[in-house]
Amino acid sequence: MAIKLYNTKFRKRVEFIPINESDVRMYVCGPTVYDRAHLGNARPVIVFDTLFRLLRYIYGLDHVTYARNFTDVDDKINATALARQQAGALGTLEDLIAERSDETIKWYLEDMAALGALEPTKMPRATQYVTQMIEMIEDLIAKGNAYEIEGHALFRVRSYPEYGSLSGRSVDDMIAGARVEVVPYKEDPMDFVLWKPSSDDQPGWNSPWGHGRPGWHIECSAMALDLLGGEFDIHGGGNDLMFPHHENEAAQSTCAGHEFANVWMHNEMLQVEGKKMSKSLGNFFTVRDLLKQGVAGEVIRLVFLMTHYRKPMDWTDAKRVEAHKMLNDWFVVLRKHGYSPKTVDKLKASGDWVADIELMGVLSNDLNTPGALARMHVLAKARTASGLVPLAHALEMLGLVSDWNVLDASSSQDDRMPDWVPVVIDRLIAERGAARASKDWGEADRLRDLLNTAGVQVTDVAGTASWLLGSGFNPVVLEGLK
RNA sequence: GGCGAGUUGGCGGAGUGGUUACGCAGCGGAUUGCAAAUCCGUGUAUAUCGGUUCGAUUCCGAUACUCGCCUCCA
Repeated sequence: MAIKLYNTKFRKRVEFIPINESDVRMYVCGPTVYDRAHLGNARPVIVFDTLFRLLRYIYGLDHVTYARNFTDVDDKINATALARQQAGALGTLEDLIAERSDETIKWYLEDMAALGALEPTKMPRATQYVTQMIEMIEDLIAKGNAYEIEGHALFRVRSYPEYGSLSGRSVDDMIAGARVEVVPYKEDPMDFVLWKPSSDDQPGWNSPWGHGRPGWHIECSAMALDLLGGEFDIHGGGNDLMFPHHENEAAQSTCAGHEFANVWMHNEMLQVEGKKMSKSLGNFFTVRDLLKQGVAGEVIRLVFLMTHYRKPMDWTDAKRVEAHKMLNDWFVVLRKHGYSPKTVDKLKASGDWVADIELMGVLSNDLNTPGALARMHVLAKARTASGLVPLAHALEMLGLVSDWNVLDASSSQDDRMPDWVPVVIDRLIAERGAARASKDWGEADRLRDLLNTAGVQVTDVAGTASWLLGSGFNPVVLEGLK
């Protein structure tokens, strides 16, 4: 099956041809680990996780290498560590910095796992690759593409004529835009930092240019080279990274003599209720915040998949509700046709666990996840258990099911339901059943209205009543009936 | 100021040079003690103005509006 991907380099969709089909290689810029991941951080993770899953489906589970870094050289990490030290925390500053990075990485992996993201095959930390970064900088200096001055190593932008081609900018225009900071020691205002000196309260490494630390951009170039080689298939990240980060990566790596990435992919940004998420607007929240509110990770993921990755995505409460209903409806259909964790295992063992060709085709067209979801609605109309296999397969393939035990939980909104609630509800249902049996419709409806007011949805099928918690569940209404 | 992306029905959201997917909501029907749930059916859209074309929502240009990046904020 052929995949088409939009390559930022060419500004169009092109057929994806791997360098080596038995080892497809992808690099994605990971987080700076100074705090909990906010919702915007989740977008590239989900987008490229979906691509990772698609690539693994097509080329084989063991034939895709996905590297995503952790940037653990950063002023904010240092600031946190320093604050902790001043507050009396034990250990050296280096220890405290490492501690902060470790805990943030752990949070990140937990939160992303909750969103159904597989762990990348490689997760390098910048601090483990300083040697390689220094080597690369030395190489660039030797080749005349970089220079040392006042403890800094700077990339000589004018030495690379292609500079700006990835992000579609010209050096002259940018300078004309007058937003370039002029620093006296730079040969040219566009030149960017490869290495900079560290003060005593900052972490540092010894280098030919003195005690210091690497610039941000060189990290990714060095790690990608070490883990994926000089030429690899896909480089991904948010489109905010296109300039300067990716432009600089490409410049460094190309000048160092490497082909670097064949396909550049950029996801669009996230907004919240139509506005950019920012602390000043007060609409800033983390993935963990949502999970704590009881929004399932799979629901969050589905909201992301509802919008194509190259379009701005709006997180809204309405979409959260819609995604929840969508996912729940699919599980209801599967349960109705006898699906359980056991039947899924059986299907997989028997070789009947197959994908829908049309859906895979849609998904392969530049990761058209909304199109794939539309196809799933059609697949969900199947009237037989075997006919629903492609739907179940798609749910798992898109990371919307991490554990098929979801099929066992019938009315599963357990977290927000105190123990006494089902007891009260069952009693009211029983009373209503008695009223119905004696054709006391007034009383029966009064009880149902009461349950509805509490957000409990009552459903009569073939004479017996069942119930589900609706989105507006409010236990307070039932409190007095305990 | 420079560069880029976008504008599809009430809402969300795809594809496509030739009757506009799909979901939600709405409406009609079946079913129901009445509802709900379910099932069946159904109306409504390609920002504006030009151009190319037999034909444009799709290609090109302009206008308006929105958003992003240029400021280590993903």
